Amino acid sequence: MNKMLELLSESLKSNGHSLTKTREKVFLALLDREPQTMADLANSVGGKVDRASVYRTIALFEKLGITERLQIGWKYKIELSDTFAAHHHHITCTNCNKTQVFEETSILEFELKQIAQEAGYTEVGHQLEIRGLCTSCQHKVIK
Amino acid sequence: MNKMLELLSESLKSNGHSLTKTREKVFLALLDREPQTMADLANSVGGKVDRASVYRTIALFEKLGITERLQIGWKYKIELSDTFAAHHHHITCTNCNKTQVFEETSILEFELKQIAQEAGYTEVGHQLEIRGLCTSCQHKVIK
DNA sequence: CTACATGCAAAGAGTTTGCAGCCCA
DNA sequence: TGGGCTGCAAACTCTTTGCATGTAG
Repeated sequence: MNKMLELLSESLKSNGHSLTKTREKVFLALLDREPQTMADLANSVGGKVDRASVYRTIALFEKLGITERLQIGWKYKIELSDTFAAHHHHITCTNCNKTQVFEETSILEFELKQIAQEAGYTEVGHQLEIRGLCTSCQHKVIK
Repeated sequence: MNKMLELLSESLKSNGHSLTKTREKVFLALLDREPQTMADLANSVGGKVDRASVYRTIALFEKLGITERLQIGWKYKIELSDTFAAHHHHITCTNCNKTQVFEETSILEFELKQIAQEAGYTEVGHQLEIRGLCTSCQHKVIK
């Protein structure tokens, strides 16, 4: 836990930024949580932090690779990047919207690197979302 | 070309909607084009169509599976779905934002089905975006 | 003809910016 | 102490909605 904050501090400082109270609060609001929308995040940050600061903080975090923006269904959400959580992706039920996490296989990982390379790119990361019907919705009539 | 419009008409009518001039214009503005933001789209639609109508049209198209919304870099963009274009994904340069298309390999396709199945889901579709540095940006200093 | 679609205008979200005062290194 | 941060408020952009009118089938 403290280790996470150290990692954060390091990441900030090595890029010429400081670890402020606001940034710490935003970071903690993301730690061990499901991906959140900006609105969620603004709420879950303990001790009022202005929305504008949340936006500014997330913009910075993204630039430094501390957080990632991902598409779940319709709107985007924010979550900590792989440095602070195991690398994973999401599978979402198109009917009930339930989201579940899955780890990436090494085959998949290899394939993606391969594709990037063939296109002449150096892979930095990727975002993957699988959409499908979950176990319980497979037996339901889709509205 | 006319074939595409027929497909569109069919898709609309089989769901109780009609093929209007506005819908045709929006559709044509998407055909054989790169993914576009809503703003792009509102502009590229020939003959003024109200932004509100563009939004309503896209909402309908998405519900019918005619278009897809995808995340490219920071903002989402719209493109025609696989019915109207070959199945593909995008690789985006994190520095200059250049986007390039790549076809999916069968290994990748298989892997994704596999993962969904293991999670107990019936795969419906997926969205994948690779981020990396393109050839020319690999030799530049990142701002 | 009639129900659905569209344009217009206005309301609501979501996001960004300028600036004065505050806080971290 | 000084430059970077933050809160506040206002400006903007993006998206949705209500309503009167137009139009496809």
